[in-house]
Amino acid sequence: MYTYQYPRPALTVDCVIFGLSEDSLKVLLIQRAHDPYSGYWAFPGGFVDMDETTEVAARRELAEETGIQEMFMEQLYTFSGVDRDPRERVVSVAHFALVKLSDYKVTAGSDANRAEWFAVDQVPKLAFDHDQILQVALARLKGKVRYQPIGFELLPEKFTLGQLQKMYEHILGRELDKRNFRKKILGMELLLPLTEQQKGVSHRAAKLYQFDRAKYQALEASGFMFEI
Amino acid sequence: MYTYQYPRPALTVDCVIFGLSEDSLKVLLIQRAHDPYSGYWAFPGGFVDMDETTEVAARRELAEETGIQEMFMEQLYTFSGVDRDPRERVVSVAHFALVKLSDYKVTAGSDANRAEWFAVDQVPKLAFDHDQILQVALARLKGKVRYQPIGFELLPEKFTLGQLQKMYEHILGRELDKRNFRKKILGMELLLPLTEQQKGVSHRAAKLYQFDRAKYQALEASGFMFEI
DNA sequence: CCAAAAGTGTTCTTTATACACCCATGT
DNA sequence: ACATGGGTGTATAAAGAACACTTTTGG
Repeated sequence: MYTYQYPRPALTVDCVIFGLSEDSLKVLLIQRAHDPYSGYWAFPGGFVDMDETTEVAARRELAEETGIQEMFMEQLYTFSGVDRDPRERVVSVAHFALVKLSDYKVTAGSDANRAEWFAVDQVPKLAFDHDQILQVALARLKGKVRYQPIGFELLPEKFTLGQLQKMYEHILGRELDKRNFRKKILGMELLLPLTEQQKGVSHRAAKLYQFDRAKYQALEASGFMFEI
Repeated sequence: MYTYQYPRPALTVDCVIFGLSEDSLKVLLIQRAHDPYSGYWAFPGGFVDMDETTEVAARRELAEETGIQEMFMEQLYTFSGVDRDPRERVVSVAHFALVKLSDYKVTAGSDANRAEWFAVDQVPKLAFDHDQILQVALARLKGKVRYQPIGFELLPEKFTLGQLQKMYEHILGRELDKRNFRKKILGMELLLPLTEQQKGVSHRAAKLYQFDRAKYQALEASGFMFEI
């Protein structure tokens, strides 16, 4: 038991994890097995321990609940509505994360802790204030993806320009012109063209590319701004 | 006394308040009267009560410590470093605020609670991790001022184009071309020209303008993007 | 031979940048 | 009369937007 002179809110983290399938942008949800909101879906999360930052806590919870590790993650926003949890005062630091969906099978999941990927436009009513958290996360992703090369975190290491373009189209919610897109992205000279080609597709095989992180970091340090 | 099954970090807010003087961008600091960091300067802040959100807490603390009310404020970032406070675990939700400096005299301040405006490039070594908080706040301000019309929050209701341009120059840290600046800002048609003119200056009096908030909100709703 | 995505340039429009002089006012 | 900032337009360069056909591959 721990005693304090003044009352303290509980401190938790929640994680909005985005992944990209062939036909849509997805988020990972966990179905709650207990009240409150038993049966509702919610973002994975949990309490912050005394010896870890919120980001460390978010990564730990994510590894525990989904097995996902080493993904791109950043702090999203801190939700502190007084009644966001009906049991007691809980302040939650939400994080948002991007993963290469190809690396993680859809967790079949134990009965007590079912995890599932949902297309972002087919997410059901969520537990607590998680609907609001999702809105904030989507807005952040849309705003950020155009000015920082974080979209690559959603794709496999080697990808085609078609996949890259589709990723932006799914996130931004509008179509892009193929020739203009290629001109722009190749003009930045941040994609390493590989000799390798796409395999097993029933149409002309596309060239594979890799994002050149080292080059980006060098350019960024000298004032270069990524932009799509 | 309040007892919990597991230990909880204390939850606080800190406020980075920016103001604009004629010759520089300033932040409001408070000199600490007690250990730890006695004598050091720090951002105003304090504990979050159980019946208020962090933003409400930040506004309350700010009113208590400085008398400033009703300013633009938004959440900045949550700092959760395990050793950021040497006494115990404290997680702080930092906010950043913009005020019309003209509305607030530099608080002379009681001895126990001296408040003072510092030019952002002349801030001394601060208490706790507040140096880091300041860096994050400055980066946010620079990033945001170009794409959202928040800079007006730093100016009086009625301002000249010269003041407006100087504000951007101070925040962005570089000079702007006068004619191009005017072309762009007037082209957005978000400034209401007043019949009134500047007074008491020893040179040609400039026309005064007002930011048209209502028009901006209408335009924003239909997809318009502010940009300097 | 058909379907499906890959790959490729040019024109036009819009936006950004660079730049210099006269004007009004107070001291 | 001079110092100070206010106010104004044009030309050039760069970036963005619109647009259609040929190629390769598997079925």
